[in-house]
Amino acid sequence: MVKMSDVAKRANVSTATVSRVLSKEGYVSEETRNKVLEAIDILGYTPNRLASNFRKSSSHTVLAIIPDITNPFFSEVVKGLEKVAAERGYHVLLGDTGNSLHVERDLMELVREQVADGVILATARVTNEEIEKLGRGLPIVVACEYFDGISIPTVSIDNVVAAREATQYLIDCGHRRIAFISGRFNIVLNRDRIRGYRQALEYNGLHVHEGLIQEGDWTMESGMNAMSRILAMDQLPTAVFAASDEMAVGALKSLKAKGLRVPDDMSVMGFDDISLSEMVEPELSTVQQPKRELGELAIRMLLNIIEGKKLERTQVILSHRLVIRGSTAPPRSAHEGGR
Amino acid sequence: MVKMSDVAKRANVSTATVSRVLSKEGYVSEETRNKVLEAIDILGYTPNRLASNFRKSSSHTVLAIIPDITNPFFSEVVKGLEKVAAERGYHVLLGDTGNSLHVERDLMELVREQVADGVILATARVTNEEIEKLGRGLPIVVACEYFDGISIPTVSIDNVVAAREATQYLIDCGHRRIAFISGRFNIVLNRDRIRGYRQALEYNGLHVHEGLIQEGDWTMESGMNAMSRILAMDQLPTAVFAASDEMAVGALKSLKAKGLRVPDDMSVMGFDDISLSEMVEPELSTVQQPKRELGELAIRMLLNIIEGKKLERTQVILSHRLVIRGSTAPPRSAHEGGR
DNA sequence: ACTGTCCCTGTAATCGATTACATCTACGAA
DNA sequence: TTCGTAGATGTAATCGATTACAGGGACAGT
Repeated sequence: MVKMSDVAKRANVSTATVSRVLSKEGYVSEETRNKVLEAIDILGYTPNRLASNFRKSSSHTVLAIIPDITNPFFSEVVKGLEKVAAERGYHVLLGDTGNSLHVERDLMELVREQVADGVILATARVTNEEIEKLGRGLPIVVACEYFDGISIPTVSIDNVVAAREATQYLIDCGHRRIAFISGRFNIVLNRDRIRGYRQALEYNGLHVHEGLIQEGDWTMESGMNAMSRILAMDQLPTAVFAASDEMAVGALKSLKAKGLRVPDDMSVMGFDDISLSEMVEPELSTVQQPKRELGELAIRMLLNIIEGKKLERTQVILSHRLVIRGSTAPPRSAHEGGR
Repeated sequence: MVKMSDVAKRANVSTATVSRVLSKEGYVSEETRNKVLEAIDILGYTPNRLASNFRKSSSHTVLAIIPDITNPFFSEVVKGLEKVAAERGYHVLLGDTGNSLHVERDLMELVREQVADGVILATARVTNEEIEKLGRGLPIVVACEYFDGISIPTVSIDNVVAAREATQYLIDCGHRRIAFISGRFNIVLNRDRIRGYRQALEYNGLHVHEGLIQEGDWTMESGMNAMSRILAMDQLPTAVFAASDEMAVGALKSLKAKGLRVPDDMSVMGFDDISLSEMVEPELSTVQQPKRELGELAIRMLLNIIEGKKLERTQVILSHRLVIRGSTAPPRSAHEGGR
């Protein structure tokens, strides 16, 4: 491999000068610069970034820790990360934890080992306190989730309010018995959505039936299964609210399989607004999250921290939006003149 | 930051010994080992991987160059990559080119700069020759695509045969006029699928109507638009074959919007067998690709190259499988007694 | 003529871990 | 007793780029 000293020799200058040419810092005469550039060209020199990173002790790499890259929501967030990272000359190291707390912890080590300059943590499994401990000194931004009163920067929507509004919308439609297809109970953002769901019911004086809250794992299949369990109950709800669009699509599938019509027999509400939600029949009513922006903002904040800039705000809440499409409607009883 | 020399001092040994303890190579007495481990523990030492990587001139990182991470097919492939990489102690640097040839070229530079030890190139935009030139000396594996007679290792299915079989299946159902919703024409794997489609038609003495081949860009929306263009034609086909499930789902959407029924009025065949294809109504007939395995095998080969092991085979073709579900059926004319 | 400042360039230390090589001990075989 | 070897540890060079520091020339201001 050609190294800087080879270039220096060929151009009859010192490595310091070559370095100055490459970094465009410090003074170099036009003539010398040309000599150096010519030598680089002739020798086909490429700087060894490993050496450079080591010396500058910065890898220009950030680590994205996500539970599952095949989840379209996270894909979009990662896309946002990647875009801004590339713009600012950083690379993204992908860490797919497969929802494992253990893997999540292991990955965090990489920052201490200087493999990455900072971390984007999407939906943490580690506890609040653990993040704070790890975050002391390490550049870290939590994306998609909000931790109350944490000192670590976060970027997310307000999942409690969003879920509350979605549930309220169903109630306003006339639904009284509303099921909830949840993601894993141990995920904060999911718990927030459950909380919003509960709040809306309670606010309207409706009883929260624990049996109507069924756990899934964000996949379509789990949504399908959760819906099947709900449909096996004695008293059916007239609406289901799923904590993700994928699970809502699974629910749709299960309903069709049982011969129930959406929204006539059952309203279905999703969450995230992934592109799929407009493709299913009927189109899915859902809560829109600004996925790319979530990723873009999270990494902007992270890079600012890494580069020592001050953050204006450390807890950013982006706005969500209820998107009403064809999968929700008043319950049939309402049509038929119910109460 | 605590460094190795601090540990060495504290344990009253040399850095060489500490290094030997950490790397588990060379001789170290039990007693010394314990002293060192204790010192590491007390000081909270974490090795600086940047320094280590530099010295060993290996980053233990591979670069995955993919056109679009939000495409569920690639997400699955990347998931496979990530899994095996993690198992073998490597990291995956994500390079989402957004389908840009320019970005693709830039990313390749990273290997020359030693940021990554090797590259997985999923659906290359750069030419055959360019890859071969880059590949000389650089560990590189092309995933998902087959290049005839190239010296670079590839892992893929046989897209020509797969598309031919899928088309043949539609012909066997009785379809005579079959449209094709294509991905971008400049993508090799897509061209292979078009070729298979053509071969099947020609083999059966059917005319290839160029107007029935419509270009999309793999997204559901583009599939929807392509289908709309096809539906605007004078003489409608009785079946459509889409080069990806996502585009097929878009086609489904467009057909429903126009009030056409699948498969009664139009059969729809997809490609990839992403999980979504079982969720839409009707379920999508498609060509199954072993997505995870594609990723897993590709990275295994790459890591073997990096670690200097010999490859048994350099051009691996994994098997595909036709999956027939509800979106394909004989054309109505056939039902009605047509020849 | 002297001083200060701006350009330009080079020398050499430095980042932290790895490793080739040297040294020393202990022990068994001859 | 001597020699060979395995075991244990240390010394110091090394990877390649960056950068603090020094030095020298040119030129303007006084």
